Amino acid sequence: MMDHAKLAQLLFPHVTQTPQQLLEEVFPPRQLKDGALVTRFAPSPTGFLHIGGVFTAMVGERAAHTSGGRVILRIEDTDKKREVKGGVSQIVQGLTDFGITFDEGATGDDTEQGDYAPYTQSKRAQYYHVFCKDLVEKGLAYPCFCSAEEIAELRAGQEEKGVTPGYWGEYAKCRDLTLEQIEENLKAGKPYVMRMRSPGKPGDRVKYKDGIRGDIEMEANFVDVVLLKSDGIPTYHFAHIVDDTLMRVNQVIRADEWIASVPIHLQMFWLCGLKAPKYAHVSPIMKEEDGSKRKLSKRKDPEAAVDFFVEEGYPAEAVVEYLLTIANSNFEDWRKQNKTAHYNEFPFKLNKMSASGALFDMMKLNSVSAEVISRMDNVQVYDQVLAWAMRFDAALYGLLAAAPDYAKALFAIDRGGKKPRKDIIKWKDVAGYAAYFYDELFTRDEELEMDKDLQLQVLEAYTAVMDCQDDKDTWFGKMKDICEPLGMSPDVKAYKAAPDQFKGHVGDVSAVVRMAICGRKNTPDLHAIMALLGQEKCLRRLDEYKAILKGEKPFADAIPGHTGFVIK
RNA sequence: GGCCCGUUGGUCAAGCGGUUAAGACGGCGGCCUCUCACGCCGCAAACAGGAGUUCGAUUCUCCUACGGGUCACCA
Repeated sequence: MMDHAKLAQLLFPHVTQTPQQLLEEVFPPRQLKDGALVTRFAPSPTGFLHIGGVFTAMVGERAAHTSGGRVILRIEDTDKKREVKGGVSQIVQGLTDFGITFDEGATGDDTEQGDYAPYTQSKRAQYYHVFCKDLVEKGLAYPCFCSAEEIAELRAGQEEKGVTPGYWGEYAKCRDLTLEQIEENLKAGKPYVMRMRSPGKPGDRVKYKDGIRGDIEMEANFVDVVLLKSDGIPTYHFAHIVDDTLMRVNQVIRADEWIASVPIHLQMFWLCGLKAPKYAHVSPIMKEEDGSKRKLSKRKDPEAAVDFFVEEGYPAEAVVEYLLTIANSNFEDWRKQNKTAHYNEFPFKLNKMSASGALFDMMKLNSVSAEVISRMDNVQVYDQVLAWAMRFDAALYGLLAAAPDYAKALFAIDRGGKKPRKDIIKWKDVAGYAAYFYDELFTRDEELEMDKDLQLQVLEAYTAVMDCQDDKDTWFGKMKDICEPLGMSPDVKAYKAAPDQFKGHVGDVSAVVRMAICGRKNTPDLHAIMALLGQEKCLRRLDEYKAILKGEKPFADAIPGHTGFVIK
């Protein structure tokens, strides 16, 4: 008869605490109102933040905060092989960039906050050992001295016989080692892992209710799963049981790849005499390729990494709002009803999450982002573009920083009304959007279909009357006044009624002026643009364009640094 | 292969036994209009397949197909 207490003492002589002490004295229950969810996001410190991770983290954060609960950032660094230096701070920074903040947990590579610390698994070894020792005392865990080779042999044999592979039942060789055998192995210095003695057998069933998928029933666990690896560090499974119990997490939210492990977890909680938390498994974000769905891949898909969105200049709130539309599809309706509210006011519901994996839709993100940016005022746009440019576009940054008021004014054009423009979808677009406001960025790479002589006549006429101080009506009146002498119609409708009688209409006049001044066919309100640019600069561009039309100046030479493209 | 999950228009998705099967993005057409955008109006576009249960199935059950996940001293 095995003396479990003696074995426990032999294995864990350094452990003096009991689970009860930990639960009662060190990590007492939280004082929260009924229904408050305590959740956590628990990444490995690989330094790589996946958009799916942001999604899962956001769901956990929303679930906690909309219920009056707490959200924890816990670092799962039990696999030293995958660890990356600075990985924690990268993740914290990435999450912070997206406005996801935690009440407790890691705040940097070596810093944490909160009453249930430490929040880094490598610093919690003693607690795992307390629970493991307790299991040994109860005869529910034992040391296993099998080598990797032995395990491989075991598996090969099982596969040959067609039985479920794994360390279980009669195949669990070390299950019934005597105390003497164990002592001998220990004395010989043989490495060992701690395994759970599973009470299950093939065919047993377990049920649980998933917060997202509803009732799920599957085969119960019967494998003697590893609790502590040979280095004394727990496996994910055991760390999950101990940490979530001690941190008083009551709602586990994690990726759906963990569903298959739920039977193991439920059994571990049961063996430890602990109450299991509620589970909600989030579906992964997928990617469409060659007609089929697959998980967004870190290797193949640049948009899998959050850095992609940061570098492209998608506002963080745009990405979060897009993610929210995937999480709770009624978010869009809510947003329509609450145009100015912060997304944190949206009543997020865990059980409204879809059980199937959503395809990442860049078009939709763009739409959401354009919408988000259109709601910003010019100062917000300026501030955010400036911050983005500081990191990713030195030239743009220089221009914006040198003349803040000018930049703010250009962002104010066609912005702020009830129907703001939506042509900036990410900050990377700004350099192109604002190019004609800066000689340094200005290019001419479009041309009009219109007859060059007619264009010249328009420009000559317009140059004579142009005044950037004009109010909009006066400004447009001058455009109209040019029409008739040139055989054009000041009235578009009249022109359309009888196109043969005119050489064009007032729209064509403004098109020429727009092309001369902005170098492109389409722009926001031309009057506002000219007013901002000022008389001197407008005149210069008019003259320059006239020279180009006359062939006196090659297209390419018109712009410093501009190459190629010459008007025919 | 075993076990689990999923499958409504191109995409995200409402729906939870009886509906003309929402809405959003995208597409197309139109209106507005000095261009573009915005906005507005409209159009095309879906219940994976097959058996049941039922007076009646998108909705419930089973099977098939397809997709995904998982079967480690990785998380």
